[in-house]
Amino acid sequence: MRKMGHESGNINQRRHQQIPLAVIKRLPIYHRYLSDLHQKEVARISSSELAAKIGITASQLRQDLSWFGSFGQQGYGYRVDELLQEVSRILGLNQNIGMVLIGAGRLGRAIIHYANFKRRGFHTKAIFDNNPDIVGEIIDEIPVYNISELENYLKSHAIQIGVITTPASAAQEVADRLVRCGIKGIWNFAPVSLKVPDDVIVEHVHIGESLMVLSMKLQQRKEQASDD
Amino acid sequence: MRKMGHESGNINQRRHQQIPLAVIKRLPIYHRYLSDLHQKEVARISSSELAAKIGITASQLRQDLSWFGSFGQQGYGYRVDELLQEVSRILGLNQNIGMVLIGAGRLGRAIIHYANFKRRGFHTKAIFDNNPDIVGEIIDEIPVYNISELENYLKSHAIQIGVITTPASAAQEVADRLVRCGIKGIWNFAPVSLKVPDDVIVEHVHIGESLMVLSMKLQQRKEQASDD
DNA sequence: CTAACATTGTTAAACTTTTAACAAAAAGGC
DNA sequence: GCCTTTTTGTTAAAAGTTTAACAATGTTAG
Repeated sequence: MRKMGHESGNINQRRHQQIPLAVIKRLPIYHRYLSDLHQKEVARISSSELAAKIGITASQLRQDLSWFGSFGQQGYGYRVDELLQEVSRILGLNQNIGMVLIGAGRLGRAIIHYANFKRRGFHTKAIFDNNPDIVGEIIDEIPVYNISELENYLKSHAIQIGVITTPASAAQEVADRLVRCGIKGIWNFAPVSLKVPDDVIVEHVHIGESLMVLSMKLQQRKEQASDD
Repeated sequence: MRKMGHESGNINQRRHQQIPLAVIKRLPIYHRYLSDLHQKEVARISSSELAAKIGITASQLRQDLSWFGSFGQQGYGYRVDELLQEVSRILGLNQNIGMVLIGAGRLGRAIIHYANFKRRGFHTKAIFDNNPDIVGEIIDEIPVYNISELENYLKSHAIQIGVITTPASAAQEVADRLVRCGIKGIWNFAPVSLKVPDDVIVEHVHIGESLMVLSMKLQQRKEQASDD
């Protein structure tokens, strides 16, 4: 059933090259559309159909997937459930990843609720804050501890990701403390560029930046319109 | 004082070409660092110093700026206040842009507070929601109206940007209604790809996608580590 | 079972973005 | 004032990304 390459053993020949960042960023989008299709009980889809839905070229979709293997069948297309599973695996979903969140303000609370992290295997195990009024609270079944407990907590619990939703002024110090405790992944919502060692990965969610980009694009349109 | 090109009238020769998206996305970062420097009362900076702070090459910084004009001086560098002002202008900041926000849940409330939108000229004028319990509330001096009032409100107020912080299921309908009222800019936090006409600009803040990218990068590191 | 069709994975070309190199020119020291 | 140093804006080369083209191959209908 599975394809056998006519040249021997070329499955995943590119595995050891670095996957382009551009490709990585598209995978979550593929995941979203495949989840949708799966939920609608669509069994199969061709690269051109899926690409059209997403708004990219079929060529790009096939090229992207080819970085990870051969998941389709000539003359048939892709099985939605199979491809969804592969993409999930590539993304590292459903692996029970432990997270802690630092900064229980409005943004922190919103993030805890947002989307279906839990369903995808991301579990927030503890929240930390420096405001004594909210320490001791339980938010969505997750306890809020004093920030001074951070190091102690991380020593005794398996946590892979730290989420920073503090004000900008506190973010770097929190990042430093997370790094010192061995955390290798930081999901940062504070509007500062964190300095961390090379072996730590920071994903920065650019909220303010994004509004500025929108503002600039609007501005450009206005200028173009008045030029013609 | 200002540079005169030795070839006649080549100031902003590229003005009518499309600015690359990659360049646009870096401008808010330049803005942030320049604001920092300005606040610290640094008067001048060279492209290499600034680039080093940001973590890019000096070449890229100069190339990016050259899309918009010549703001530096050979042998001296850039005046921080001047460059900050230019970048702000390019980004369309400080122009008193009116926004409405739809969806007064936790995320919506967090966004209203986040960062210094107001200081940069972005003013949220009204909030809309379909939950009668919160209609009538005042959040941060901004009134919450029933979503049914949306069209009426937009008819009588100058609004440039609509912010969508509704659940995914409601986002497309809200977007359609905003578009029908003539809104040209949408800042979308719901995890759906909105379909809008070509003359409307959507900026999507990819919260969930970003966590998946982090997860995937961590996964990759793990695989690399176990390979060696 | 065969032939026409559909669709993949891949190779190559086109395009975009980043980095390097350098002439031109202003700054700063002597 | 002149010479050395600094640093820009720009041109050219390198690297990365997207799109197009197509041989290989499984699917489907008759």
